[in-house]
Formats: sequence, C-alpha cells, structure tokens
Amino acid sequence: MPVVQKPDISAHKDLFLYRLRHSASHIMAQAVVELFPDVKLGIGPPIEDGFYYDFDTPHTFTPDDLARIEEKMRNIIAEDAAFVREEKSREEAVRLLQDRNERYKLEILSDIPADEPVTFYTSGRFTDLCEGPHVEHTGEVRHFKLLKVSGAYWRGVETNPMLQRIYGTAFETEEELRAYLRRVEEAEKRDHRKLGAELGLFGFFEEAGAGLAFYYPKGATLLRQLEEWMYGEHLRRGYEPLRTPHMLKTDFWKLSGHLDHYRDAMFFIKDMEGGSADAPIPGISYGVKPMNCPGHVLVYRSQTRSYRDLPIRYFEFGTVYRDERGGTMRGLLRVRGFTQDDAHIFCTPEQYEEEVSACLDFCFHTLDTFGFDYYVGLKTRPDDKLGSDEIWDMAEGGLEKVLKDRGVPFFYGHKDATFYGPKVDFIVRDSLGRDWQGSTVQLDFNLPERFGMEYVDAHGEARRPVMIHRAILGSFERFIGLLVEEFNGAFPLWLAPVQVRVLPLTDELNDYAAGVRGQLQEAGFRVELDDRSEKLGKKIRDGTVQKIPYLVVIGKREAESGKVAVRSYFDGDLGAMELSQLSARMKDEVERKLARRKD
RNA sequence: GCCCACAUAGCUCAGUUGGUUAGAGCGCGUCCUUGGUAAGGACGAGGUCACCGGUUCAAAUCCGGUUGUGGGCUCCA
Repeated sequence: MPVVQKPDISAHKDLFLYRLRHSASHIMAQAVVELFPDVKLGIGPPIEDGFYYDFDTPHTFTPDDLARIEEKMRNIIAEDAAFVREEKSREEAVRLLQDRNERYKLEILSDIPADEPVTFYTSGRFTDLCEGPHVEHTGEVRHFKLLKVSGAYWRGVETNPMLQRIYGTAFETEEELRAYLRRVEEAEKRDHRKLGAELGLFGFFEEAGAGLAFYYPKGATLLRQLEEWMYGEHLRRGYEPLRTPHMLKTDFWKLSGHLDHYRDAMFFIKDMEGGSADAPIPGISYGVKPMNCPGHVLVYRSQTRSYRDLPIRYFEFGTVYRDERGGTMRGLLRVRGFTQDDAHIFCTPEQYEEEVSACLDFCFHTLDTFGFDYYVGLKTRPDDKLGSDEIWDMAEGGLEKVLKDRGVPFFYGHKDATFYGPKVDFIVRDSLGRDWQGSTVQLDFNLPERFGMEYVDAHGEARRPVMIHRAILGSFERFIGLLVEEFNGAFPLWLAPVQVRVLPLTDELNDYAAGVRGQLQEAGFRVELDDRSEKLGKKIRDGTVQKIPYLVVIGKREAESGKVAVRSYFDGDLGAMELSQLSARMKDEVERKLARRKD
C-alpha cells in the first residue's frame, strides 16, 4: 500500500537547499525594505518548493515590482555579504525591533520560549530576527525566481491584518530551477479544470452559481462507472443502501448540533410562513443537508435494535450542499454541491476497532486500485466541539490504537477534526501539489448520545451504540478531479467515457464501420464512430487528443479480411487483429482494472 | 469571507493614448476531396465586448458596484 510520509519541511533545516531558500527569503526581504522603506516585516520561511516573505505596507505589489525586487536581489547577491549569526539579550532585541517599529517581529520575539536563544542574522546592511540557519554568503543564492504575490493573514488568523506575501523559489543550479518551472508548466496542463473542458467532462455556469458542477455526457458516464463499482464494493462488505431526503426540518439540525456548529456552511430554505434563509423559523423551516448522518440516524432509530443486528452498515451516495465561502472553490476539488460515498456504521463498543480497521482496508483497496500516493492523518478535537473531553479522549485513543496496531504511518492534525468526533483522513495530492482530503473515517460517541440511540444487549439492557462515519472516495466530485489529474485525462479502460472509437478510412466504409461499432457495443463497450469525411491522420489525431484508449481503423483491407486495425493510446499501432481478439484484450483490461500512466 | 489580478465568438487569444461596419486560429455548417496511422481545401454562420450604473460629444477601452474565474490566506469531502 503506497502510504507515503507527509513531507515535513522543518525536518530538513540543515539541508543546503533549506538554508539556501531561507537565505533567498532573507535577501528578498532586504530588497523589499530597501525599495519600500516603510514596510513592516512578517515572517519569511522556506517552504516545500521555495520560500515566501510577508510584508505589511500600504503599497500594493505588482508584477513590475517583482521584477524590480529581483533586480535588487541580484545586486545584494553580487555584494556577497556574509550571513552573520548573533545572539542578543531579550532587552537588546526588543530595543532593536522597537527602534525599527517592527510590531510583527516583536510579537514573534515575545513568543520565543525563555530558554531559547534570541538570534539575529545580519547580511550586509540588513539585520533580521531569525532562527536560521542560512548559507554562508548571499552570493551562494544564484538561481532564484519570484513567482507571485498574494494576501495572507498575519499568523494565519482571519481577524488579523492581511499582509502581502511574495512567493519565490530558489535552487542550487540553473538546470534545477528551469526543470522546476517546466514541471509546474507540465502540471498546469493536467489541471482537471483544463482537461475537464478539453475532454468534455464537466463545466460550471456563472448563471447557475459558483461551485455547482454540471457533468456533461462523458463526465456523467465516468461518474456512473465509479458509482456502479463502489456500489458493488459496498454490498460485498456487508453495507446496505439507503436513500434519504435532501432537506430536513431546521429543528432536527438543531438536535443534531449542526445548527450550532455547522450553521455557517448550511443553506436554509424559506418556508411558507415567511421565514428566510437568514432567519429560519424553528419547527417549520428546512435546512438543506450538509451531511447525511442525521438522516441515517433516523433510519437506525426507526425500530428497536438488538445487539444481534449490529454492526449495521448503511451507505448512501448522498448529495450534500455546503455554503463554502466565495474564493474557496476550485474546480471539482472544492464545490458547494457534492455527492459523498457516505456510510454510517452503528456497532457496539466492542466492535468498533474491527469496524474501523475494515474501513481502513476499504480505503487502502480503493486508493490502491488507482495507484494513488497518499498519506494518513489523525485529526483531533477542534475548539468548537460537541461533548466532553472524556468522550474525545476515548474516541481519539480508539483511532490512534487502530492505526498503531496496524502499523500505518500517520501524522497528527491537531484540532482538525469535525465537531462530533476525531477522524482518520487519507490525503491525496493534486497535480499542482495541493493536498486534498479524500477518504475519511470518523469515530463518534457524541451523536449517539445526542440522538438517544440505543440497542438491546444480551441481558436485555438498553445500551448506547458507537457510530462510525466514513467516506471512501470522499466525494465523487473531488475524486474525479483527482483522477483526471492523476491519469492526465487518459483514464483506465474500465472508467474511460469512450473506450474505443471506430475510424472508417473512407466514406464508402461508413456503413461497414457502423456494423463494427454495433458489434463492439454488443460486446458491452462504450464506442464512438468517427464517420466524418476527414483523412485518417486527422481522425487519429483527434482520437489521440481526446485520449481514447483504443482507435480501430477500418479500411478496405480490414473490410475484406474481417479484421480490424487497432491503435492503442499507450502502445501505439497494434496492427490487424480479429475483432474477438480486441474484445478479449479489452475485457481483460477492464476486469483487471489496469491503471497505466503515460509518463 | 479577505488580499491581488482577470472577464472580447463554443474554445484559445489579438484589439495601439476612449473615435466609423470588433479580428485571427481551432471548433461548428455547406460544398469539394475518399485520402492507410497526430491537423486536406473552399465558402459561410457565430460576439447586447460578463452584468448593472456612472463620467464623456463618444466607452470593449475610464470610474463604481454585482456576478463569475484565477493565484494565495482562512475554512473544509
């Protein structure tokens, strides 16, 4: 199972590249200070692919400024000043920073633990409060580039002032820098938003609303394949299907805790009596579901449950709507309406470890089917939470134990859980290196309490079940987005919207080719016929650009011999073969869920 | 939600300092062509320059707002 370690940049402090980028950030800050003397400095760390520095200034940085700053940086680098580390007393440090009116740096200073030294680094005319380490001289920073400027809250806190962040990157050699920039360019080509449009998979409409995806026929076909596969995977594992409504009374969302803890992300529907989205009237207004769990709880509670019934595993491809804040949406990876492959498992306290473990297996199996790399995180209680710390201790401990028992490498995401329980998340990276949560397994002792759920144990006593929330793909939308990028639009045959396209060489062969298409359809494949009066080269090109797995050429030779000339997206020209041979090859590929990548 | 940028034909983009009938390639339609593994040719139809308001004799172009998009921040499947 390709679980990979989450990269931890601060673990590489002594690596030359880390120091190089840290130093580049420093040099950039010096350049900015010299060009814009009134800036106040925030923080400027190295990051995975480069570095940034945050500045507070009334001036708004433009792309032209970036060029000027780069120029200035080159001058500083040419001076080849040494980076000099200097420890200072706190009093001295405060005085120095106060003199320069560096309010953000003062804040950082006051947060440095008393037993740690306060260090400054000076290179030439520029001195900065900094932990280091740096390279020896500014002259070592040769191959760098400033990339973009954006806003960033001071310390990442929304209520703090917004600073301007300049991003850049630096490498040891010019070749590495160029290779990196090329890599980014390549990655942009596999952006699912771009490929989604080019391959006719999905789209968004300004008139419909942000974050509301429309699947076009090819996208809907792909979606359908995923759904059918996942449906079967659930049945096989002892899950039972459910179908629950898209909206429930606001009162019920109050009971579930969503009204108090999740309200900002919910859409409310105006009722007949004049309530509104802003002022839902308890008892008579409705909330569109942002989660499926409360609905599943109702089904659980619809009859008396015995310990003999447990575990009960309900699943639903449930479409939910969340009022994500404007500016957070990103193609299919972050939308307002999405369908989760959601399930809720109700079990006894004795059963949940095994159930969680089975869920993890389900996740591994699913992600491994596509060959994704992913890392696993344990997310713990947030500040705004439901229930007591004792309950959270139990739930967090439970998940941690399963992960450790199984030897799954994982990291901790502190305060990152949802309001009702801790969770194990599976994180997949998109083509541009951004992390997205896919699978999630959440252990919940709170909602069973809140909803007064029970089962009857062997002694006839009423007991509280444990609830596990889990999604394997996460959501179909996000998963498809990641899938597009992972495969660069060239999907495994079993998922490909069009599996094979028939290309008659001339118009005279259109009827015969239509017959071939019919036979392939009969054999259960998704087929298209390209009967335009275009030359073969053109049809091959169009089919290849559309990343169709198999192209079947029908010329006079084929029509006479009853064979087909096959061209594979991955293997090129395969020559002539019987239709039955092609059919067998494709069937095998579908059954094995073969997942190839071109590069 | 916040900072910055952007919005011209179905798609990718031109459109000089505000000044006649807003252009190109791809795609689409008609016709010609019937060509053996990555783009055959001709003609043609497509645009209230995202939307609303303002400045001006005159706005795709300047200003304000709205919606949407992109890059980040924050937040989250």
